[in-house]
Amino acid sequence: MMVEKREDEMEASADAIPPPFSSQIPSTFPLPGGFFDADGGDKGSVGFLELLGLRDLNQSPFLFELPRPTSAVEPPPATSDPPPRLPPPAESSDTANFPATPSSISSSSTEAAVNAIKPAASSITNGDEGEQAKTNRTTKEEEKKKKGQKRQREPRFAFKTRSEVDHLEDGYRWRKYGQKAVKNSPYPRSYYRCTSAACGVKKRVERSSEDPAVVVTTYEGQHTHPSPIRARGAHQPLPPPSLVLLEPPPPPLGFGFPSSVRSKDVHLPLLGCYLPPPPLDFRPMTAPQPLMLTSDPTTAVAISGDPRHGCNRTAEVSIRDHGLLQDLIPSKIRKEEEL
DNA sequence: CGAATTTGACCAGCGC
DNA sequence: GCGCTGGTCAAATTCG
Ligand SMILES: [Zn+2]
Repeated sequence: MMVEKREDEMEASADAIPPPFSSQIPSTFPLPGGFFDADGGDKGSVGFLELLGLRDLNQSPFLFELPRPTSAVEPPPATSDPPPRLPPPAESSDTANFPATPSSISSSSTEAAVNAIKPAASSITNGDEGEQAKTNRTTKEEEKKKKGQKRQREPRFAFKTRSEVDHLEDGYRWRKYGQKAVKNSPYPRSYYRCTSAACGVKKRVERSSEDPAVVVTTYEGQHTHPSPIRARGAHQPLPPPSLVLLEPPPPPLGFGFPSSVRSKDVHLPLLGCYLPPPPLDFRPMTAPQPLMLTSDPTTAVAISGDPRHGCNRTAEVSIRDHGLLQDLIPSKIRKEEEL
C-alpha cells in the first residue's frame, strides 16, 4: 500500500510557481494513439478504445466555441466547483433512456441502492458520519504547504463518456482508493490513483445523475510513464515526444479556456498532451449534439455519437490551471515500472 | 500469497 | 464556531 511518502499531490501549484516559467518543454509522452490495445485485460469493462478504436485527437473537428450560456455570473475560475449547484444538465431526450445495463457495473456494492433520477434536488442522504474515534493519524502530509492551503491546483480534465460501464480502459492501471456518495446523485463517485510508482495521477469516475448512461471521468495530473498495458510486446518503449504545448499562463478570460488554445492552433494537440490518456476518439462524427456547456465557463463539452453500438460517447474537457503542466512533466520519466 | 477493492474513519476547506 | 462536503487513508476483505 502506499506507504511511501506521498508527495501530497505534488501540487504546489500554481500559486507557488512563478508566472514566468518558460524554461523547459514538457516532453509529454505520446498521445494516446496507437498503443492502446483493444483489450487490456479488462474483465467486464469495455475499453474506450474498444468502443471506438480510433484516435484522432489532433485533427478532430472539435468545437471549442463555447456559446457561453450565462455570462451574468462569473464563477471564480480558481475554485473547483461553483458553490451554487445548478442543474443545468440540459439533458436532451436523445439518449435519455437506454436499455438497462445488463452488465454489472463494477464498484458499487452497497450504495447505488436508490436509483431515482429526479431533477429535484432533495433526495439522497449523504452518508455523514460525525463521530471520530481514536487513531489519530498525525503522520499525514505536511512537508510543504505552508502558505495558502488551497490545494488541488492542477489541471483537471473531465471526460464525459456515454457508456454502460464505468471502467473505461484508458491504458493505465488504476487503484481505487475511495468512494463517496455524490451530493445530488444516486450514483457514487469513485476515486482512483495510478498504480505507477511515482505517478500521482488521479482519476475520478462518476455517473451523471441525469443520464445514467453518461460517465464522467475526471483526470488529474499527468502520467510520467507510457501506458503500462500491453507492454512486453515488441514495440517502441518510449515514443519520441514531439508535442508542443505549454504557454504562458493565460489570464482568466471570459472563456476560461486556455487562450493559448485559441490564440494558437493547438487546441486539439494541446489537449492530447494535456489529457493523460484519453482513450477516446474524436472521429469526425456527425455530432448529433452540438455542444454542451457545463456550469463552468472553463468546461467544454464535446459530444460524439456512436449509434453504431448504441452508445454515444461524450468527451468533456475542462481545463483549468495550466503551468503546472511542466511541473508534472518536467520530471519526465523518472522511473518507469511496468506491471 | 500478493494485489486490488471495499468501506468507515478522518481531515481540511468552506459556508453559514 | 459549528456543520457540511469533498477527498483521502488505511485496515479488513476479497479476488486472482
Ligand atoms: Zn500514471
